[in-house]
Amino acid sequence: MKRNSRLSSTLHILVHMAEKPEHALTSGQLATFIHTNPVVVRRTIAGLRDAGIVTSSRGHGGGWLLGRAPENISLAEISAALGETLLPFGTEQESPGCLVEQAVIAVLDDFRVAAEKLLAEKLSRITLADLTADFRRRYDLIGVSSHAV
Amino acid sequence: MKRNSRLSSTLHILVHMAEKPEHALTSGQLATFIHTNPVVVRRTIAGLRDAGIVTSSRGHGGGWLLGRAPENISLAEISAALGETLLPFGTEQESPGCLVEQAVIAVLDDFRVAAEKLLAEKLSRITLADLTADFRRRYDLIGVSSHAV
DNA sequence: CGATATCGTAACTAAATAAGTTACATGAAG
DNA sequence: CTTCATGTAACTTATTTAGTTACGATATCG
Repeated sequence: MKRNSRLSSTLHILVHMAEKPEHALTSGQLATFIHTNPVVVRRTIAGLRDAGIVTSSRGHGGGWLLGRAPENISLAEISAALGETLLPFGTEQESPGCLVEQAVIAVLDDFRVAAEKLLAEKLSRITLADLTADFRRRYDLIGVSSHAV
Repeated sequence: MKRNSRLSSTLHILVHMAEKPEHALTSGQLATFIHTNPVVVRRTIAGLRDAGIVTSSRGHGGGWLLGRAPENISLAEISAALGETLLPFGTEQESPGCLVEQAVIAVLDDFRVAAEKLLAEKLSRITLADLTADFRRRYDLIGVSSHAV
């Protein structure tokens, strides 16, 4: 699992889970999907559990399940549950009292707030169901083409 | 200079430069504004020079000047010249051949491209002149209030 | 011309961050 | 009561970026 790919890795995991509803997947299984190890998976998606996006159960036969239907899980929620920041730049004060810095931060922060709202809106319109649909489209396409060949 | 504050630090520097047109500022002077050292400044704003946003000259009396009027320098250009990414998440393939991953990346990348375009448009409408205007407003306000007191 | 000031850049060091790993306690199922 | 899972803390490793040192190139001044 590369740096800065927590969102895509998590989505990868969630699509696999959506493809096997009712069938709990262990962190070990999830880990192999994204080429990492179980502890990293548990740590990464712990926030999703707190947000009700997934559930986990211990012991024999335990593992991870989606907490609700893929149609009701938006990328905005997932991103937020991961604790990801949509915008990468900081707007913290470093020279208290410098009016130039205050002006810079004020303008930049206005932009940041507006931009984050905008992005969150866009992301809230994409659901896990959209991802699984896209996957199925690709899957069917491969099926057809290999049949043709 | 903190991590992830390259954009705000650079804007800070540029506003100071805009306040002293015709008067070249050395990397040492710029460095004190953002509490770092001259080499970091030179390295950070090297891209701005390549983009024509600033000019530099060597030797006695040398230093840095704005390359054009603040009205014609947008935050979009500055951000791009710094090599900053507007969105922090990666969409690189890690498991070639995995259809789930391909679907995830396809959807995420569509979002990323659209979002980056949107943010770039927003940033292109904010110019360095807007920042200096905001600074002057704050400056005048302080002047008035200290006069009143 | 020589002294001084400044950028340009390479090479190294230090600090911060995030992933990967190990270890073990907790809890559930057979 | 053994086995299989998660939960989590603690540690190690890898990567990135800022900071630093050093020095060459260049421009100005006297």
